[in-house]
Amino acid sequence: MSESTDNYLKAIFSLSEPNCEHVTTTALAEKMQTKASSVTDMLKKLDSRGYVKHTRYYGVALTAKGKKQALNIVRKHRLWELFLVEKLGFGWNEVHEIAEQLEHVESDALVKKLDKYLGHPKYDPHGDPIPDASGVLPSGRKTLSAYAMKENETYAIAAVSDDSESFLNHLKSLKLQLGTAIKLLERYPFDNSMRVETNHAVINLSKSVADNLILQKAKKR
Amino acid sequence: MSESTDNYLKAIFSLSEPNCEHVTTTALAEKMQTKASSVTDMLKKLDSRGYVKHTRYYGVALTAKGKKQALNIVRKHRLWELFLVEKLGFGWNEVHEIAEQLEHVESDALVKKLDKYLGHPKYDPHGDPIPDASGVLPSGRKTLSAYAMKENETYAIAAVSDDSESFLNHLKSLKLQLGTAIKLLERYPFDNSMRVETNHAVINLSKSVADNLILQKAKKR
DNA sequence: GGAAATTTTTAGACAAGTCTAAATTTATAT
DNA sequence: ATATAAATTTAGACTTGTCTAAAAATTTCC
Repeated sequence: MSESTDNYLKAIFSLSEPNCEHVTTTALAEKMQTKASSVTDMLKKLDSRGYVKHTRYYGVALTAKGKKQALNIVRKHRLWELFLVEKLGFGWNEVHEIAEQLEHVESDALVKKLDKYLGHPKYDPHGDPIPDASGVLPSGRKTLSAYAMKENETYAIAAVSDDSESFLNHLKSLKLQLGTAIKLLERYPFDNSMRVETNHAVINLSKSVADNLILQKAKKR
Repeated sequence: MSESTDNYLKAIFSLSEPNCEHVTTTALAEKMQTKASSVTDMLKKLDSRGYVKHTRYYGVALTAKGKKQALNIVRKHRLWELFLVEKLGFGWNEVHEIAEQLEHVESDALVKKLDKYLGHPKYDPHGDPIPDASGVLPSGRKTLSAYAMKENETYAIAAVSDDSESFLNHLKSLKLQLGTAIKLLERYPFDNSMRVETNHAVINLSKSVADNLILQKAKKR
């Protein structure tokens, strides 16, 4: 497997989440920043090697073998992201591009030691679950979009559903990060924005921000 | 710069050490595990890009630009090796291959943070010096081959001049590692072997082992 | 100094991954 | 239902890095 084929598998995986739907050529081309014709070429190759099932003019889906491979890359990506944030002190919005390179380093021993070094973590800095060595995702946390918060409940930011550079930077400027406590104060029906209280301040969240913030109920203590 | 071009620069650098001599096509082909014709092709490319000066039928030498690039890769390689040994707990004989991959990750920010995380180290786990961010090697330590040890002096292992898998494994089985204290007890002129005392035992060193062990005088305390 | 051996370079080919442009299939709209 | 639009695939080409086989330059050895 080359870096390129791995990247295709990862892209197919993320586009077919969560229900393993089939993925269209155009969607993949968009995701991979390449041309549809290049995607077709690659899908033929991946199909011939048994990583995907490609049906002409219809789309593509991962085989069990392809899914396993994709999960392994996701695992490495998320472990490296956590390493970069926890150990090297990067901001969670700076690590994606670097992890994109580190994930292609091939050494099972390395992944194993890295996982141990990080304390066998279950979630990466974006709150996304880290598959274990056999590709199993940690059992689900009960999460909800910030837009669905109830009043008089305290939540913690558990993940984001948009990990674009611009969104993550916006969160940074709002001083919101993984784990930040958050509490609903008031809703404004006019534009569906909301006023919330965080660890350090009272701020306003637009609906589009709230939609992409994933929370979990704070543990009582 | 691609991974391949970087590997050529690194190979030219290591073969032209320490005096920047010119390197022959065959020597490079040997080092790179490839054919002389492939080397010629690559040298033409590197020359046209200003990284080396290639003289037909004579050999190749790095330009200032090429040397800077080579030193940067060496820096990354040695920082990663140290990380793998110090932080992840690998043996010093296991890390070369992995560092060979990690060194190609492109991110100046990453190297900077890694260097800081490791405490701005000057030597890697094999005792080799780590160039700083501008390519400068740490000022030399006074070292000598173990074969040149004097009696009644204590030394510490500072480096190895052969970092082949087999030699490193041999050292491991002798329980010799970087920093191990060592003291000459007796020489055997017959085969030029020597009896030495280490931290934990008295062992025999053949001439070929002693030649490849680099020591420095132990600090008095 | 000149024939033979060695080293190095050239010429032509191949695999991986990508591209453009053209052809084909599927979807949409009256 | 059929014409048009959109998505997808094919065909042919290009780049990078590699290879083999043959040609050219250099070194070696009487």
